[in-house]
Amino acid sequence: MMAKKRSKGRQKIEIKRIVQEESRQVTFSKRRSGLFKKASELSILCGVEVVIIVFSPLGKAFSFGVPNVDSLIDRFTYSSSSASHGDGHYKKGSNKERELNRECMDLLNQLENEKNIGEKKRENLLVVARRPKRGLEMPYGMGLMAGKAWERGLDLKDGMGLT
Amino acid sequence: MMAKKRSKGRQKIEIKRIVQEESRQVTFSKRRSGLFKKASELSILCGVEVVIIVFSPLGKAFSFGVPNVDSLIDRFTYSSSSASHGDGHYKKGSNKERELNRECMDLLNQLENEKNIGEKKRENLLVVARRPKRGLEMPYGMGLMAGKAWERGLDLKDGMGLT
DNA sequence: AACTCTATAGTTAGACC
DNA sequence: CGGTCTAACTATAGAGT
Repeated sequence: MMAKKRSKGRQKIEIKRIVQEESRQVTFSKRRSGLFKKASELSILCGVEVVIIVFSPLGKAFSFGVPNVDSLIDRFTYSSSSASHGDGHYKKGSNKERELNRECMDLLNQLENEKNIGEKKRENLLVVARRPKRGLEMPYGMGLMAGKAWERGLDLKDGMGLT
Repeated sequence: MMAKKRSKGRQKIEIKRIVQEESRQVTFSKRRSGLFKKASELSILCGVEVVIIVFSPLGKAFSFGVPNVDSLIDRFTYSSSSASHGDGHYKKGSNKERELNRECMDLLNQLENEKNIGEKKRENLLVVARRPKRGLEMPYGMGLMAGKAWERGLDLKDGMGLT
């Protein structure tokens, strides 16, 4: 009897561009999810803020951010490019804001717990990304993403990124 | 004989904030490296561009980017606001509170759902929370990234085939 | 605090729906 | 595409250096 094995399990692969288009796409999808999940865990476990943006070759932008993408991008941009926040919109926010933020973080944690408890921990998790721009939205739902205004020819430059 | 076991191996942990300061720091360091490594692999395997920024509670920014952080941030920012830049950036902070509030509501709803469902379901949560905080001037770049992980065939310099 | 050591938790390649 | 399954590969918690 010996039912034929359905799978040989995970195979070792070399870390180099996957040539086969289809499997590259599959891998992209799987690993992107995995990456975002890891980011989520990092943010929860260590109480840090994280933002990830992935531009697919097709020009789609997939993003993930805790607490959210934009504010982190903004902060990064401003802080790294000089101290000229002219308008001072980084003035530490109101107390009310802080409270709300605290609450959101707590909620995120609760959600995480719920999920884990829910049953087997299988899940991928939370998050999102969204661009509060009129008419432009980039909802992200752990894998899906509809982008159009995000499209832009991808012209990659050479060079590394580990600045 | 019977050498005493040196370790019980990896233990299961809950995904929730690590209270113990020291271990939280250790975990932060380890997982940050792991996250960056995963991002690197994703970019190489799939030929995509990736940028990650992590803000530690202390305000330090750790970033990773292929091919580099800046151009991707710019592109993201640019593309997302280029279509309708009418009001000159939404990030004016005045209605942040409103947004935060709505987002918290969303979170609450999601939590509610999770509880009711109490089982696996797809979780494409859409979460967004804001956390305006004082911007800090920190140099970006790999920051204190532990370099070891990058020494294993993860050469981002070339051979990325990003075309 | 980074690095090493291990056993094990967790991710995922490949095949199929 | 996204989900499912299996088996293997890989990341890491915890402890020691």
